Amino acid sequence: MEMEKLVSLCRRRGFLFQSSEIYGGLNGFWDYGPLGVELKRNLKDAWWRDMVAAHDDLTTHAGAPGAYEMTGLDCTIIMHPQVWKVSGHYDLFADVLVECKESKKRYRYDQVRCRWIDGTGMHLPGSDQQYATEQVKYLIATVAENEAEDLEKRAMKLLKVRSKDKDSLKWIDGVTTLDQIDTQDFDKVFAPEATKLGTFGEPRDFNLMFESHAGALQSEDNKVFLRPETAQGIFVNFKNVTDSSRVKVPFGIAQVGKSFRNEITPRNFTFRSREFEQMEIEFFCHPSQSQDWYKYWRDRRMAWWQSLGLSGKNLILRDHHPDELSHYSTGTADIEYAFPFLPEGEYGELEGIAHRGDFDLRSHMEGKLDPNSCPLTVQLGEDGKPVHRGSGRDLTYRDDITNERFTPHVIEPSAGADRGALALLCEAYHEDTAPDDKGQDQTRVVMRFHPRIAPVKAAVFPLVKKDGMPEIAQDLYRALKKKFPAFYDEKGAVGRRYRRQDEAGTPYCLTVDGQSVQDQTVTLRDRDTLEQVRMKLDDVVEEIERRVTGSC
RNA sequence: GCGGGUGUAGCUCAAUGGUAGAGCAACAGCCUUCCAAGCUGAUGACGAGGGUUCGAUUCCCUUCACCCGCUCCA
Repeated sequence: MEMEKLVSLCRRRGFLFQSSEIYGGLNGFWDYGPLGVELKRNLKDAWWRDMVAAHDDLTTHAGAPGAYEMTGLDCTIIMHPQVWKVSGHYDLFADVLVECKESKKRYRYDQVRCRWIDGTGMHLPGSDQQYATEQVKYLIATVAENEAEDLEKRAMKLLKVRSKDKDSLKWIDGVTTLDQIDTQDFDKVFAPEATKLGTFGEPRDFNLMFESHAGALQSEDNKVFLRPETAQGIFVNFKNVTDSSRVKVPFGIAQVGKSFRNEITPRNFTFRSREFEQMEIEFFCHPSQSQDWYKYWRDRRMAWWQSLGLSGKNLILRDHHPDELSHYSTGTADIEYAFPFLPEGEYGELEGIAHRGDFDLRSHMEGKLDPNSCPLTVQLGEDGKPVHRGSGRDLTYRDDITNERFTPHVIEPSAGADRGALALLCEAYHEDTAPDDKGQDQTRVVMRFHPRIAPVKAAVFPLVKKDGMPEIAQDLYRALKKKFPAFYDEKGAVGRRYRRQDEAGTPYCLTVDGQSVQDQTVTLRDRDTLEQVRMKLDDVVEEIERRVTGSC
């Protein structure tokens, strides 16, 4: 399937529009149209219903280590700035990058390694004949793994030194990082993939967090951030939830909401948007049981996506390799979908299920933890104080029965609602060809949504617009519309009306014909098989309701 | 953010330095008894801003968006 066709259909039928389109659009922002909003709502509702509302905390769910409670939360998009400093987002998102004007490569400012070298008496860079008569020095830069070797190689290239004379290289001081160098000296830098000196531009901030100000006057003091994930709101409310709701470990807190990341290059339709919606669970459990819960959530979440129709080989569960994991995590798996815009054999993330240990609760107690420390310790600045102070609140949990006090471990199934909706759209798109009544092959586009997430559940047509058929059809339409989204259409050929519903992904069409007027029956047409069955008018609402309700 | 490409109606595609055409869709009627394109009618577009010009959709500049490749993706 070509992505272009899906994008075009989404626009044509009102699933997705570009944000602010009449003003030329805004890169990385998308609006859901009349059909799209129903699709996304159905996805989020199914998630909330299956994970929270319809969850049964008295019996043990199939595959679970035990019974558990689930509860919800809806917290603000803007939180205390300290939340993001302690969580590590503030430091990680505020990358400073330098760009090489020659090679067009961009590097992390603090990750470019470099070393001064004395060029006095050597070849002048860019010249075969001339030698440096005055005192000169250059800064050789590298990002290579084999740092010492690469520095030497680059220095020899710059100064035209043969390998047999490499001992004549006169290094000054040791290896340092580019951010320690005065930008005044950037004209002496030999960038990693450049052929001449001084190709680095000024270092620039690439801040991936959206900023705003709480209060009408803008200053550094009241700077706030739009959340880049919903999870932190759950962690900082952990104590509120346990204090107010009588939930007992193990339990989970679920939240659906918008998050924001100022992506450098939003691309691939809605896949990487700057404003997007997440469906996240933070599941709190005893450290000794966390492995079992991790496996449970990993498998359950995979089964859930499959239950919505992503059941083919387009959906995979990929365990991260041990070397991909943070050392405090004992497991992370991605549920990935083979989006059509990705190269053959590649998959894009729909949901990540991460074992996060006690990293987050501890961070919000003690302060920002150094992710590279083992065991984890608070990251300290040069003054010996925490880089970012925690809340100081006690976020440990006391088991009422055993009296044990511990910091719960966290399993985090974090799903993308927009990516989910996009995957459902991709999966649903089908084309088939059938000859029309003139024998000409016609292409039919049909969106084969699982009935549970289909934007419109049923359409009602009088076969022709006379002989009492519209009246019966309209009554049926009103009855259906009370329960779920439905369409009524009485115009034109009935075949065209069917096709129109196929493109919207409506699973069932009900047609009132001459016989309906006689015996109060209608035909029910299935979108995928095109088969029709006749049924009693009085049974229709219940039958459709039965077919479009599901759970996992 | 860089390089390359693209931008005319909802869609597909024309033409033009001087009133922008068509097919399909959508809409209103008519006709129609089960899988779209029978008939009639009305509606609808040069991405945005600026410049050159008597006159710009066309030439030039800027900008925005989309596609491809880099880069980025905690």
